[in-house]
Amino acid sequence: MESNIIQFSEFLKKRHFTKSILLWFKKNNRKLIWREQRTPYTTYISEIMLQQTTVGTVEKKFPVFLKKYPNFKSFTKSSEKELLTYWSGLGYYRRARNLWSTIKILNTSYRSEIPKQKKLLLTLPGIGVYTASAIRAIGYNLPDSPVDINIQRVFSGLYGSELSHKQIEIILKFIWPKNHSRDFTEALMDLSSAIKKNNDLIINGLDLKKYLFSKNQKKIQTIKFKKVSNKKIKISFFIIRHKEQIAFLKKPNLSFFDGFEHLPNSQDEFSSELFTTSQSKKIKDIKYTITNHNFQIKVFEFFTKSRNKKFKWFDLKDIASIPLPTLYKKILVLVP
DNA sequence: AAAGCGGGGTG
DNA sequence: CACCCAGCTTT
Repeated sequence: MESNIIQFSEFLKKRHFTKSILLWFKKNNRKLIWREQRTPYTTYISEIMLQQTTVGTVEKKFPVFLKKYPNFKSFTKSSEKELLTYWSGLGYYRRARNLWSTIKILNTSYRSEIPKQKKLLLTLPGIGVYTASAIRAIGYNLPDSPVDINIQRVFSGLYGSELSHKQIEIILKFIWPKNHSRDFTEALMDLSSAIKKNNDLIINGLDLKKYLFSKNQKKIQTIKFKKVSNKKIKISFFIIRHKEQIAFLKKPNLSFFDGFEHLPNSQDEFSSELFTTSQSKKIKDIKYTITNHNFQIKVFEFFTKSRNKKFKWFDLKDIASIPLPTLYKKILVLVP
């Protein structure tokens, strides 16, 4: 089995795969905003944002984020809550909370720098095998070879059937340009992106499309395809208004959107009490899906005469500056 | 409705 | 290895 992998690696070497891809990359690299000022810091931020998140989404959020947080030290003037307002819309909010923890560690114990050593990187919250390698290869241009789903697809395609993470590491060790880790990593990412877009892609006589789609096409395209049934959750959210203020929960009861302010909802004790003591009207039904969960949501609006102290009250005009996930923003848009 | 996105963490 | 975690955009 592994002898095939060695043979394949030698084939790539004979075809000058590495050099060809680097040359192709020089002309065809994507002009991505986080590549403009490549530092270990910008690499770290962009790699965390790009975890399970599309390039297009990150392109919108990254510049605003970097203006607010231009370096590790800039976080000392901020708070986890404020960080979440800048992360809002990116999803997987655990990443933001891990980022806060990690940067706190870096500012107190690492002189506001991110370490180069893989062992140290792996101790930091939110940094796993891929991100640690990416920070080393892209941020520091050190000889390391991150393997993400794109790189896995490129080499599985070239090989003709799905390769394991370990097998790809063997291949990469064979062909890796030790002094050009940053370029080569980015080149492989861009290659994957180009393969999806272009009808033909011939690099130094190597017809990548032909290799990628001639054999076992279906198998390669379904790498990492997981079927998981969605859980249905019925829930109501309450917009409770008093004059120009809106009620939020003091103690969140939802396991989602950790760290954000939460709208009162039907999973709370007070729910039935609310309906008997106040006038309400249903203003909308919303279907909302996140990974493995389907929410069937009813939104109710209440106007109360008193400001119940069970809640935290925010002025309507301040809504934009408090940390809210996209769902709550969608709900609050309904407030005139 | 479903797919897909430059994974992390735990055992 | 397997399994769980848990947002948004685009198709």
